[in-house]
Amino acid sequence: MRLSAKSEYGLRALIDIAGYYGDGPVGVREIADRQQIPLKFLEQLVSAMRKAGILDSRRGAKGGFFLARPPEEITVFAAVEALEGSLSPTACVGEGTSDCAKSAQCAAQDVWNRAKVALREALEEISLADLVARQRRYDGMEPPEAAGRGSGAR
Amino acid sequence: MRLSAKSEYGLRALIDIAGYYGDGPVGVREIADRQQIPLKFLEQLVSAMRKAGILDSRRGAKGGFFLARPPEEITVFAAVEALEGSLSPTACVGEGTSDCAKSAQCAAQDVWNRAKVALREALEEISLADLVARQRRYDGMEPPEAAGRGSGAR
DNA sequence: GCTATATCATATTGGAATAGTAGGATTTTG
DNA sequence: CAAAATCCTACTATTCCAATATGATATAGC
Repeated sequence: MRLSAKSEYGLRALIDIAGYYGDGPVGVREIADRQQIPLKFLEQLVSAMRKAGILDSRRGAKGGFFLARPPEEITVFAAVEALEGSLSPTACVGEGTSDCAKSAQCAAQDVWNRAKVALREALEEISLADLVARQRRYDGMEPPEAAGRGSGAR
Repeated sequence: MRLSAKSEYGLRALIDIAGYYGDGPVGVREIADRQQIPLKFLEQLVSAMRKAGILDSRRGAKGGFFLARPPEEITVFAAVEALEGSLSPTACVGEGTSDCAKSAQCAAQDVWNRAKVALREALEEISLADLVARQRRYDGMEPPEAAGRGSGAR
């Protein structure tokens, strides 16, 4: 039962971007450096979140990514869904097709549905604003190292 | 975010076995036929559940598998954990090693921990006894087809 | 004891998904 | 125009999953 590295990287990147909310776009290269994420891989992740309406971008020099909405309105669930595609725990409980013939009469399937709902609710009640606040608290506890823009979440 | 087919098959098999609780061992071949699960694959699944203490077995002719404990005491969580190994949603939040250096100061990691707990709690509150009862209710609604031992969950 | 019927253990394989790379087209700043 | 950035698509290596194969070990019944 695992999320892919996309979620792990993608959420870190999103928290990073959210930390500069209101300050103009953040470049992918910056994020990749700070968060230790492969540059070209990260490009795909922010692109997916942009297409999902979570991020917006400005192209060209001095361009980059920024939140499309205030951080209070962006949930972790939205991000994970954008990155992973779907949160269905098994093939037999999805948005689309079910390959199981007796799906309406399968006790096991009820289990997967409940798991899916539980996960969704847990991820929906966490907003990006929560995470930025928490990350700042963590960072405040660190011995200050670099001067610049570094949030240094890693 | 998906569980593998192991959980899907494994839970169906477990519900099947639980349906004969008290009646002596159930053979893997029977289960495979009723539940439409590849025989040798199923062998691996019940073996994992046996090693986890959920099932017990009798070898040799007339052998098979049976619940090691009453169905009320077996949770779906225990089964899924036995089948999948771990329910950690990402590499950075596991029982064992974390590959992330600043794990104690990462807001993203808190998210994965909460997701893990939510999933665990949802799966822990469902017992095998619940599922057997529910499956019987489903089966009772079906047009009766075969006479034999068939529970026919599929 | 012998045989049929099981579980038990381990290795191997094909295919799909994941994680990451590569190259270049397009857009914007200065 | 040049540099810096996003954007887009294809490719590749690796890992993981699902399934299969083979045989060893144990038990029931005759």
